[in-house]
Amino acid sequence: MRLSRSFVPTLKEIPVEAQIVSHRLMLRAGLVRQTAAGIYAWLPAGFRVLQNIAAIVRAEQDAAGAQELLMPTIQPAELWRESGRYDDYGKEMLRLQDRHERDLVYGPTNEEMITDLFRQSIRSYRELPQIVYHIQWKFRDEVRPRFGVMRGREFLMKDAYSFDLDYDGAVISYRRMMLAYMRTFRRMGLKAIPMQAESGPIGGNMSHEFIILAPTGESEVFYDAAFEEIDYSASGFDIFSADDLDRFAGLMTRHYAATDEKHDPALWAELAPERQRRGRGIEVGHVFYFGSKYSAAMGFSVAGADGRPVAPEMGSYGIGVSRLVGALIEASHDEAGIIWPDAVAPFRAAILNLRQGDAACDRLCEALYAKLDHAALYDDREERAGVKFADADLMGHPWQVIVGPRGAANGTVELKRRASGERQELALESALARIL
RNA sequence: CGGAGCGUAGCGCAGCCUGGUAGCGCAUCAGUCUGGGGGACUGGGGGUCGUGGGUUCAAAUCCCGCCGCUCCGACCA
Repeated sequence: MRLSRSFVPTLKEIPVEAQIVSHRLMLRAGLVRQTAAGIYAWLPAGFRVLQNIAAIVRAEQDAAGAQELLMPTIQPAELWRESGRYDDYGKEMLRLQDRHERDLVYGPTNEEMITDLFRQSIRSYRELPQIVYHIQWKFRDEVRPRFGVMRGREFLMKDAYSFDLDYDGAVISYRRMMLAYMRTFRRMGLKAIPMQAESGPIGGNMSHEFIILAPTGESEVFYDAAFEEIDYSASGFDIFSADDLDRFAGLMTRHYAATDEKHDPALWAELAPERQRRGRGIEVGHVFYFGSKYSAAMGFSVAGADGRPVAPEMGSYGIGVSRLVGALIEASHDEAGIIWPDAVAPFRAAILNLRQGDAACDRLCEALYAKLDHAALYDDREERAGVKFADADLMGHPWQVIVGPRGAANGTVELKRRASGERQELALESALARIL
């Protein structure tokens, strides 16, 4: 993109309403604009980040054997009456009526709907297990939206649903999603720690929150240093091997990890002091096992091997895609602005033309832009060097290719790494080689 | 939902107390000079003062209603 012709409205001053860094930086870097309380429009650069995050989530869900589909945002109230949540959910659920005065809701989640879809078509135990997911906008009418996109009312979420014939199968699905989550967050450059959210009804650790560490996080977290050492990478575990998943789950649940709400000082004290880690964290994912709660309530059963009906065991698995944009910034920024991890950056590199109109500078920049294409944001504005530096740092592109009259004369550019600040004078081809 | 506060130009704010026909910085537009970390000068443009009503000769300013937004607390992908 050429910045001179792009809708990337950066701000020099901090909008008053934004209290936390990620929100301030998202507004200043021109990623989002607020439309109503807790409701945001995603501008081109912000939307690219959102898409990049969704792509990583999608890739890891697919790799775990989950199937992508797309359910609607608007749901008939009838489904929610069946499960009993129409009354339970309270004011957080946005309710509306169509022209025929039929009750509808804007979906805050999709357990009812997916259960309905499965009961329409799945009849036999032979068709299980299955995991499906979608990445869709949700609406929860929070009493008090805040922290920008981190606690918005409208948000983009990946939610997956697993269906298994029995408990043992459900455990495997649950662990498979946990491993997929660890890989997902790791690919984004985040350190995530699964923390027990509540004891499952059957006694296992069957509800976990995934917390990423960020100094400005909303809750205090306590964890074993072991989490800094575990390697969740692809090499270690086969996501389709029940044995590997068992080994993985052991690693995830063997060590102490808890948010302040679940913190147990007695257990904590048993951990050697040099292995105790405290920090602050943000919840970016949540996995639940809830058995046949919805399948039973909504009359979904399949024929078991003996021909008798069985209510499948279910789980649901969420990742806050739009929240992750804020969380990533909370975890990675400095005084000058955002520091995007390479995997999610809206642009891999910014090309800074320090002397727009200078023949040598223009020629070099155009050559770079032609090669980098959509991976680059070309700052071709008629602005002074300082403005371009400040905006590039603010927007946080992993690389900056600085093209000024000094080097342009003999064909070199300066390559700056945003994260480290390291700069290097290079020939155009070498700079390209390092970026791509 | 309880408590507090704010709404004046794109952004940040002053003016309100003590009514008299709207101002500052940044941004923006034109021009000149400048040119490697948010430049200087000159000259422009832009506001039904959130909204409806009331008081008054006169309302951004005083009074009432409504709407919106923010912050603190209880709640959460």
